Amino acid sequence: MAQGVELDTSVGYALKQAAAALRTAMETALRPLDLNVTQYACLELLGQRPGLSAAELARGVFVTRQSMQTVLAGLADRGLLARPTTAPQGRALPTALTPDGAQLLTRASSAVAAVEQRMLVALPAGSAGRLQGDLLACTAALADDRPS
Amino acid sequence: MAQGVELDTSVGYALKQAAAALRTAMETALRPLDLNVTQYACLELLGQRPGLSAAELARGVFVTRQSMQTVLAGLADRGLLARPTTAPQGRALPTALTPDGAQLLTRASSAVAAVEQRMLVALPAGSAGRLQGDLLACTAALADDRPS
DNA sequence: CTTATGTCAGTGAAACTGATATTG
DNA sequence: CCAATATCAGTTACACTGACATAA
Repeated sequence: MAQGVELDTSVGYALKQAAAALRTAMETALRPLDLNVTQYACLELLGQRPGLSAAELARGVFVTRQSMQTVLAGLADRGLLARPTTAPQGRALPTALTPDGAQLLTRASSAVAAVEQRMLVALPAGSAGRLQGDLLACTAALADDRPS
Repeated sequence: MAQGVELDTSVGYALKQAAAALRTAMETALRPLDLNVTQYACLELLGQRPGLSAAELARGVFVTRQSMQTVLAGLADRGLLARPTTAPQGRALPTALTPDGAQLLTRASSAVAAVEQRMLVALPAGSAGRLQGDLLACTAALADDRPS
């Protein structure tokens, strides 16, 4: 058992395909707003949880904090978010959206929601929630016994 | 409607997370064999469909044929696959695994299958097939009306 | 003439690792 | 001293676009 991988029946292959298709669709939807997926994820996270530090954002978007620095610098240069120049405590700089950033996020979020809708209409009614649950279970299972 | 994206209930976000976790797990599993995911996908495809040309492989793995050239050159340098120097017909060079390549593929395929197993045990019995079907439906829905 | 393929070359985006300073 | 953060700097993995030759 656990012999080989049959492409036609592999859940992993289907998952990779779906994620690639979603990413492509999101990139297409976000390009007019001059945002890539990571930048959007960053804005979305900040919109829902204002005041996150760069390190916390990095963990939420699954990149290193060094990479997040670059992302944040780019967004800040465009006036989409603001960070204090001095840390209120420790070294963490709480980041928040500017009005411009919040407005762009609204548009981006709409565009992404439309993509997600397009993806979900293909499913039988009521499947979306179960699909999400299954995906989260898969994520947890893969993350769990990583070290062993 | 299609208002915003709620991270906690977003299928897209869950999909991205699962795909990222899968990719990381696969990279970890394949690293001891000195293979990345694209290289593995290439070997797997060749194992199941020997004689594919570089352009056909590229389409199967979703990269450009130029990128595939680089991948194939690397694998050929390691003696994992062989290509004729002259085309039997047209310009296409049918590629096939060497014995070494076939042996490495066996090990890689096992490692990847184990990752997939680890991912799937988290699901209720019988869910895997439905999950795969849902994912393929999502892929199709996203790919369909891209151009319009 | 058109299409598909292989191939050479340059480019680019996006992440990474390493090292250092600062703060609690 | 230690842990977490920010940040500067260099690097690397990887796939991309462009251009051209060749074969059916």
